[in-house]
Amino acid sequence: MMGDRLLVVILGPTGCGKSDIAVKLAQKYATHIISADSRQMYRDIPIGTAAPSEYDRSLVPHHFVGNLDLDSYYSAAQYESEAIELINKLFCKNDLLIMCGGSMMYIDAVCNGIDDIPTVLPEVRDELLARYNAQGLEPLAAELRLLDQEYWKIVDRKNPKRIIHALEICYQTGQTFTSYRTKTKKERPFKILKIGLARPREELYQRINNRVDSMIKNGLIEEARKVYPFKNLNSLNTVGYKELFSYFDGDKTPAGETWSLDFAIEKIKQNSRIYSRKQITWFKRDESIHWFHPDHIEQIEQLIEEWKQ
RNA sequence: GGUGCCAUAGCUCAGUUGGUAGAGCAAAGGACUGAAAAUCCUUGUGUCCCUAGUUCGAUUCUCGGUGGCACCA
Repeated sequence: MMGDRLLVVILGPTGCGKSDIAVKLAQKYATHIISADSRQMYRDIPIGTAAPSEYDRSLVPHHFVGNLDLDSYYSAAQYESEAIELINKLFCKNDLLIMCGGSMMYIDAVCNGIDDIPTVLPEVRDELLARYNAQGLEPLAAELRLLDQEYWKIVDRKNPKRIIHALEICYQTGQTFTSYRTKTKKERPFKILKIGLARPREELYQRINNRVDSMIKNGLIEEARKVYPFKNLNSLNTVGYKELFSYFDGDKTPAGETWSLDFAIEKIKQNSRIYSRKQITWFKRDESIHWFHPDHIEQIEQLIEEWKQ
């Protein structure tokens, strides 16, 4: 019985048309969509995150969309456990579920699992961040080198987030970060079919640019103004908002000019394009992904039918 | 019309006391295990505007041309 259950994962770079395909497939199979998008989860920023519309949500039940407050702490590990729990529950009534999103690590957490590493206590993180702000990365890196030699060999030594997190775990648990990194792949009690959506670069960029323009028309600036007071929250360290915050703040460009609205909009487009490239880079190395152009939905449906057997 | 300044990477510019050149931004490639739309790393050959001259050698100096900017008529 278990082997009959199928999770179809629709993934790809931002703006490639994942949502449309996911809704069509979910309608066809009368099933649910489990969003795998780390920013659409926040309820106050639907426009800039291109969250599914009310209409789409009336057609198909969506999960993990608009379910968090901006100040909620969240992580890929949390997503793993919540998503797996939900998936198992939904599989009681449906043989096929659709997962749709572009958050690489979230998808990976569900498909392969991530290691059981303790959640960092806020006071530990605050302390290390304070030290980082005061002293810079060097002393922290030197400490990590002593505390976890194995990880030091492979860590991205100039990346503050990596160094700091490893140190957090060392301090909080008294054990090395390495000891938690087993990198074992978890087996799931269902089949997983990954569908990647790809478009030629020019086409993708054109869609991204157009989508940013329509976000602006649909009220992105007002949305950003509303959440501006909370601009330092991690949830708002997000393409579409950080650029508008720079505009609101009157920041200076590298050329020494004040950020104009047009400049901010261009930056949103540019950063969205860069983000899409990072997604493509990540997905490239996953050989289990079956790639299609979004226009060829009949090929996708055919593959799903084969996998349903 | 005259005079002066400028012309170098996709863009803004630096530089070469004459030995064919380098920054920032853009762009591309990559990494990625509890902040991931985050964070970090790597990558710079281009008729140095065109023609002629001086020179062993010119992107650099000189004459002329073209284009731009400024000032004077």
